[in-house]
Amino acid sequence: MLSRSHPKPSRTGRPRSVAADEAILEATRASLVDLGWSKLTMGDVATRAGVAKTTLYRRWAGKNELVVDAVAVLFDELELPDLGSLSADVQAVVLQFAALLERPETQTALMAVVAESTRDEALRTRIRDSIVNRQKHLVLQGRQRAQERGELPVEQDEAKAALTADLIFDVIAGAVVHRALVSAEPVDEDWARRFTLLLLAGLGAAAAG
Amino acid sequence: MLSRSHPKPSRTGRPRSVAADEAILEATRASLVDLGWSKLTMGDVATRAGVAKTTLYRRWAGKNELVVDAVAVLFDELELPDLGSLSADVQAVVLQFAALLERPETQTALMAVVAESTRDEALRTRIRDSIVNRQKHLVLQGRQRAQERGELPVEQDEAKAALTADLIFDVIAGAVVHRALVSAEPVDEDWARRFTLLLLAGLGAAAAG
DNA sequence: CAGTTACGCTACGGGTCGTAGCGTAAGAAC
DNA sequence: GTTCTTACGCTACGACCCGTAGCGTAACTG
Repeated sequence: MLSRSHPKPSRTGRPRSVAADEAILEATRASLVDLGWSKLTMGDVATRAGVAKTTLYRRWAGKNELVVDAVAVLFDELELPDLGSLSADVQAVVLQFAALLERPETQTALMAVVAESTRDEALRTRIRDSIVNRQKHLVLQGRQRAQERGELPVEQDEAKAALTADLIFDVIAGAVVHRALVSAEPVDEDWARRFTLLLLAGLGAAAAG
Repeated sequence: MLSRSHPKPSRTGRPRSVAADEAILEATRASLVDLGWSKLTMGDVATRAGVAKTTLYRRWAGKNELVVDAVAVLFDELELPDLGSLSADVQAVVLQFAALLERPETQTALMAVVAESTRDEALRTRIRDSIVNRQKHLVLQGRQRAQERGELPVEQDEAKAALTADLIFDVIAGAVVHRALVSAEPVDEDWARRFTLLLLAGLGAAAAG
């Protein structure tokens, strides 16, 4: 699930403490809540986790990678409910995602690691694998369900369908993040309803055009 | 235009060097390009600008505020062209915004300062005033033009119209930023066209519903 | 048992932070 | 001009964090 730094399946020697692993990630989230991204230090995390600072560096290259892993697990909560209609499903996912973005550890970490990733290809890949693709999967899943329900047509052109899915994903995730973190206004049910209405109306019309 | 730290219009004493002001902001942008947000230091900026480090601290509280001001002026370039149709106008603005996000100094700085702003109310206000509201104005301006052209109805309910404008703004800005910085894929003409189609179709249908 | 790897701990050089102190520079008021 | 006031450059400083090296110990394998 989590990539970590190549644990290199060596059959000999003292094994890495999995308990320490979870303690470190938990401590990282706690430190994010208390101090925020910029004031979080490796030393503080180590102290909170009850491990030596060197142990952190044996597993993670630095703050960036550590925080990505610590936050990534929170995105496991995201699930696509089956509420019977595409509209209801989208709205529910939007609210789930918004709830995630309300948590202080997610707020302060998400934008920061993405900012770092603009100058670090490996970090970008890591974020994509452990966070972004997990969200994108929800979009693909939602489309499939909608197609099974007959709410969306089964597209012929595979390439075009993938482009549309990418577009939808950027619109949903982008809009929610921007609303929550840039505009800093609540993503409540009313907003989610209006957004979903806009999106699905556009999706239907765009598919026809 | 730029707020800066209260220049307190004192009529006496040596005036602050406006040349130094511009040199510092220019040096900040250069440092962002060369080093990126995380490795940018106040000392480096001071050296590049040819001023003492203390001079920076006399005008800006820290790195956050400095970078916001340095990047804010880049957003002055954004203009709403009058291309004759709402669709063409939206598409053009999207491409302009995308071009801004391709610049390395904007990429690395924008997400970082927003991340910081989640824990700093004053910084959030500064960003809103110098960057976000400047973008939002384009949305309001575009709506007005479209209404004058008869492409959009003049809404009665003022409050509802404001909510819709906010929604549109978050969708446009959010989608472009997400595409450019999270998905890290190009915002080219094709993408802008498909996005605009989706948005305007949704806008029309949502207004009807 | 020996071999191998992880751990905790300490200590270190190097870098950045933000500030204090001082002498000097540049305008304003008289 | 002289005096007043504020900005500037420069130096130096304690505080903090970084990332690593070195060492003795712990845990697990064969």
